[in-house]
Order: sequence, then structure tokens, then C-alpha cells
Amino acid sequence: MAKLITDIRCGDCLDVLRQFDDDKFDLIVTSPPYADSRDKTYGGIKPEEYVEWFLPRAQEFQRVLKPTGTFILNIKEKAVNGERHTYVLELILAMRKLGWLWTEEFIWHKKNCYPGKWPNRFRDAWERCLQFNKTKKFKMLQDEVRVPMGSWAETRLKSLGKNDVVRFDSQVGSGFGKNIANWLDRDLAYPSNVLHLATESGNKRHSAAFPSALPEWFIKLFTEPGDWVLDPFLGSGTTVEMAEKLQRNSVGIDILPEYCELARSRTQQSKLLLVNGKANHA
Amino acid sequence: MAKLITDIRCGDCLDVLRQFDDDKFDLIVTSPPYADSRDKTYGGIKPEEYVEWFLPRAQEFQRVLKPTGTFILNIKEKAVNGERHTYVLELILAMRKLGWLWTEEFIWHKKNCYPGKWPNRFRDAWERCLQFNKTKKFKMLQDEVRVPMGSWAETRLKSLGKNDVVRFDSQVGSGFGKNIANWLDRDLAYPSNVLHLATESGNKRHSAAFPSALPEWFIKLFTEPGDWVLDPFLGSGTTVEMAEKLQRNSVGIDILPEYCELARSRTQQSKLLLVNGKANHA
DNA sequence: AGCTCTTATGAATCATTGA
DNA sequence: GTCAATGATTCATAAGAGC
Repeated sequence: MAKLITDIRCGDCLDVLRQFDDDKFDLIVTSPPYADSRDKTYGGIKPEEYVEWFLPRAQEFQRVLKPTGTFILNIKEKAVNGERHTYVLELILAMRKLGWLWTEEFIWHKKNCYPGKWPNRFRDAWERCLQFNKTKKFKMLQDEVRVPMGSWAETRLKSLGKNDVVRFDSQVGSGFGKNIANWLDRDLAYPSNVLHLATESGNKRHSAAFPSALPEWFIKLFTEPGDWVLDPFLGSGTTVEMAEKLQRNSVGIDILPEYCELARSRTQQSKLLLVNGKANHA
Repeated sequence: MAKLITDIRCGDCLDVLRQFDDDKFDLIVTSPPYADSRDKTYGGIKPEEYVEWFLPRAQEFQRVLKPTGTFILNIKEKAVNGERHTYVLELILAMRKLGWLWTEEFIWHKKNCYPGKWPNRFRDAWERCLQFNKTKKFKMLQDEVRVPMGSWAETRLKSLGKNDVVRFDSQVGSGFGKNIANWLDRDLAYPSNVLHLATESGNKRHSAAFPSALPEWFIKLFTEPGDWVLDPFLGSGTTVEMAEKLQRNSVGIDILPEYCELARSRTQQSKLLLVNGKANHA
């Protein structure tokens, strides 16, 4: 088995990406700093300047993405002056002028959205996951993200993946164990373009931590083991952590050194080093 | 109690609306013919021409809407040539240039979306419900659409409203009765901007029938009894039927005579006429 | 174990205040 | 006037305690 690479670099992705060849990545999945939010912790781009700021980076993304690759952009416009701002709409139109195909818009339904009450607005419980491609013939592995059918499954099987056999309590109260792995094979359904995920309670200190299930889902859907994944706004490192866990090579870029260090500390590579270090001490 | 009016007119809303005064309606809620779909049953507007077709109508909507009123546009762009078409995005930008405020984008999550499988696309399980306003000070009655708290409530209490006392089977299997009405008073939560509604199995023959829960929700949220509701693309008449049921006056417009007749047959007014007719025969 | 209760806490938004 | 900082609002989860 070839050695897996998890490469974390510090800097503006616009500059850092110039060091990479064309057509390298199978998937770019990222959650960039939203306009004007995180003013102190992150760049803090004004809504009016967002498209202008993003476009040259989108152009670099296009260059380093394989023709069969996919770019997933997690973003949501903020409410400004009582209105939804239009910079995301304008961004989509501008990216198409660059040659990107706007293939799909997934909805991430945030089940645990931020609380609050206002006279003319409800709580914001969703974000966009925009899918862009260079060509119509992109790689998509739908079978990898099939989910158990039925509604109870959605709510019950969140923490799968550690064990194949999971104790499952039936709704009629009797309770029984079930071999989920066998059961999965029988009743798998393809998902839709609406994703139901809860945000993670972050003791990670990056302000924009999206839940690991989000990059995980897209990595499974658009790449195979050994493929290359890029997150140009890495933040706390969720994307590269999941890429590593799923046996994909990855590159993560962030402009803030503290996030790069945080991300590095989350990789398996760094943990292995720690273990080896301890072993050497013993 | 003043007599309730349910006024159904046949014709292009662009023409028909000229007969109405300025600032008449408290709510416009509609699901217009989507671009290029419904080609045979409906107008069949090409995606490239959609904005141009819609804008003059949007201008009339603006004229007849009260300053405190709201315009809800249920729409979803179709996939053309492997890409999502951009006419909805362009429509939003164009409407803002007309002076509309783009206040919010609600997501209608279609729990039972259209089945199907494609190599590069999942099933489309959501539509946009775009909220536009003339001014920032629009009427919004958030208390009218509060829902019971908790996850079990969402899934269990769908068919409320007919009885105050509902038999409720607990998840532990014992089963017990509960006075929902009392319980509702204590634990009502405000919803978010994601709506979870199933599409209706349409024996109604309008091809784009949205579920009655959709106009119902917006009518409750943005109008009071006696207010005026407009659906300029009425279709099978769901909007006026719900308006009537909720004691609002309404105007429905459709270009196809058969839909106008279908809609008229669904109103309480027509049913009362039938009853009276029978009574006369007896 | 499993159920119930309690607690903490988030990529938020708006009205108000002060510079 | 505009701009920045602050307070008030509020619910779906996870996690932990207690029975």
C-alpha cells in the first residue's frame, strides 16, 4: 500500500496553489470564510467585495482540479439590512463565466441551528453546498453514500462506522440486536440533494468548523481511495482529517498559522509520530 | 361577519391584474409554471426567456401588493444540459432592480420527492420559496405557525387540527392518551426557514400542484382573517381553497379555463351553491 | 442498560447605543 | 448621516447525572 500524504500548508491559497500542477485534485471541498463574519479571527471580507476576492482563487481551483474532478463550495449569504445579500448568487454567475459548470446545489439542513428570535425572520437552518465541475463527465460514486431506508434509520444510525454490529432498540420496546452490516446490504437507498446534519459543538477553535460528516459525505461520493483532496480554506482541519481516515491523499491550506498547527495535530501522521516518540522513550 | 370573497378569474395575470387597485393584497403566494417544464399542459416558457417573461408580471405584483405585504415565490430551476440553469438567480437580481427586497429564502424540503436515478445527479428533494417585500416593515405573525417542540412531535403531530385530544403512542410501548391542546400551550417553538412537507399525491390534475400545507403556512404567517390573498398562477386552486378555509379573501388567476373551473369547483362557495341546489330539488 | 432530566452551547440577527 | 460594538433573544443536540 502506497504511503498516504496529508500536506498542510500555511498561506493564502491563491499563492500556495501556484506551487501545484494542473489537474492534480479529484475533489476540492471547502467552507470559505463567509463575508464579513469572523472579522477578527479571519479575513473579514465585505459582502460587496466578496466576488472580487473569491474569483481569482476560483480560477486557481479550476486549474488544479482534474477534468473529472468536483468542487464543493459550502457557503451561505448573510442577512444585511433586513435583506439576504446577493453575493452568493453573483458568485455563481461569475464562476460560470470563468467556465465552471454549476452542476448542482445541495442543501445542508442544519438540524441544530443557532437560536434567536427576530420580528421579521426565522432562524436560519440551512446552507448551500454548491457543486461545480470542469466538465460534464465527472466522477461520481453514488453507491458509496447510500443510506439505510426508513426514517428511524436516519435518526438512529448516526454513529455507525466504528462497529459493524450495533445494538439497536426497536420502537416497539422489545429491543434486539441486529447485524447492521448484513442489513445494510439489503435496504440501501440513494440519498437526495438534501443533507440532514447537525453542526458540531466545537471545542475545535476554528470558528467555521463544519461538521466532519459534510466533507466525509462528499469525499466518499466524489473520490476513491488514493485520490487527491484539497481544502484551500482548511480551518481546523476537518477535511484533511476525514480524507486521511478515508485513505485519500490531501492538501490543506490556511492563512492562519494557528489553524495550520491545529489541523496538523489532528492528522494521523502526527499521532503516529507521537506514538513512535513515546516508544523511543520506553 | 362580513362575507368572504373568493374570486377566480381566467386570463394572463399580466392583463387581469390591471383591473385591480394598487396596494390591495396582503399576500401573493404562487408557484408559477417552471421554465420549459409542463410544456404541453402550460405555457412552456424557455429558460432563457424566463426572466424577461416574469419581470413585467412581477411589476404588476408589486403594484397591487400592500406596503406591508409579502410576495412568496415557489420556484426551482431545472437541470439543463447537465447544469442547473441560472434563471432563478437572475430573476432574484432583476427583481431587486425593480425595487423588491429579497428578504429571505425558505427551503421547502420535499420529503417524498420524485423517484428516479441518474448517473450524475441525485433526486431533487427541495424547492425555493423566495420571500420578497416592498418595505422592511412587513406584517409577520410568527405565533400563528409555531410548532410543538421536540423531534417526536414533528413526526407524530402531522394530522393535528381536527381533534384537540389525540391518541399518542409512546416510544416505550406502553401507550397513553394526552391532551395535546394543553401541552401545545406550554411547548411551542418557532420554526426555522426550512419547511418539511410532503408533496401531495395529486388526483388533482394540475401538473404543478404544490401541497396545500405550503400556501397554508404562508397565509397563516403573513395574513390575518379578512386580509386579501392573491395567486396569479392558480393552477388547481390550492391557494384560494386554503385562503377560504382560513377566512381570508382571495383572488386566483389562471390562463387555462379548465384550471379555473377546477379551482372554482373546489371553493366552498361552489359547494354551498350545490347544497342549495339540492335543497331546492328536494 | 435504558429512560428522563439537566446543562451547556453554537458560521445568528436585530435594535440600540455611542463614537 | 455612517460605522462599530453590545445586549437580548432562543432551540436542537450532545453529554452527563441520577434512577
